[in-house]
Amino acid sequence: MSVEVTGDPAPTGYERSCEAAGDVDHGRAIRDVLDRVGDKWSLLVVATLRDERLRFSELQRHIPGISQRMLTLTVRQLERDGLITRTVYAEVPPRVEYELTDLGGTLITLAMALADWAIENHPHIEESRAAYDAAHQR
Amino acid sequence: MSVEVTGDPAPTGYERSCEAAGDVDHGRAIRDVLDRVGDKWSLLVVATLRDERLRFSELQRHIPGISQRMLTLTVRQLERDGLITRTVYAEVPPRVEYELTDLGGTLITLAMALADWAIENHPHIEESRAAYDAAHQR
DNA sequence: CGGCATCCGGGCAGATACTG
DNA sequence: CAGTATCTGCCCGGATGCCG
Repeated sequence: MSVEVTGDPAPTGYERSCEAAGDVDHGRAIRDVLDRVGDKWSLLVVATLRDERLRFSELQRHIPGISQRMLTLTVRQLERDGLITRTVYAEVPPRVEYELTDLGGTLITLAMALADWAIENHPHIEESRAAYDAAHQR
Repeated sequence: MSVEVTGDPAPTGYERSCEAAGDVDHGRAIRDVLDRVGDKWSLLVVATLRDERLRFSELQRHIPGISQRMLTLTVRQLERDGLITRTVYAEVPPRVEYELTDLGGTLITLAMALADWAIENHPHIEESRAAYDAAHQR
């Protein structure tokens, strides 16, 4: 039952690594989602849209550090993945609003769990880092 | 109550964005954890160490796509964060074993929840992507 | 065996300028 | 207002070679 290397473009073996991570062949799903979740801005955008639909500029104002380009790319990705919807109003000046889909809503739960873990364990991590740095500094 | 920009190296505003994401000032914690979780290999290494302690080469064999360099950097990070332990045995040839800490164990739960979400919703995402691509192709 | 140092190539992300 | 286009710099990550 050796792992067959298919003719995929440029796997770098990462997909196969996901599969070997413990579960079955859901590696691609995990990798896909991880790539999105791991994205610097995606979760932030989703979180920002949690309880209000916002237009582009509002979104950008709610997420101080993001550039216009990155916001554009991020919302495109999220829209493509069905996590948010993009609604264009034929007005002048043009208005575009973004809203979380149901699927995006379910992701919030995960994000919150992650955030909770982060908040709860961050002191521990910081402490560990300090200890490590103290031990390894020269 | 303007946000104080401390003398940090290169914030790029990302930290402040996390803070604005909805919660309080736990932004740094969330960002830290997100950076680690979003890391391509970290979760994979943690998952691989879930129920067995492994030495370096074993770890590398369990994660096909990872390079020696990346594995080294990843385990260093994880060790620094207190998620895994690194034990060196003074033998010839040298032996180094990595094991999950309790903190790392709690992260597994999160990772599994994330994996479950990924597996459950991936078809939906793929479907959405296909529809999006079909609608936007030229 | 388990690293670390070095080099280097590709892709990501910021800044800027232009458009519907 | 809400993008797109282009250019550029920089960091990530692979490959290689050497050490304890």
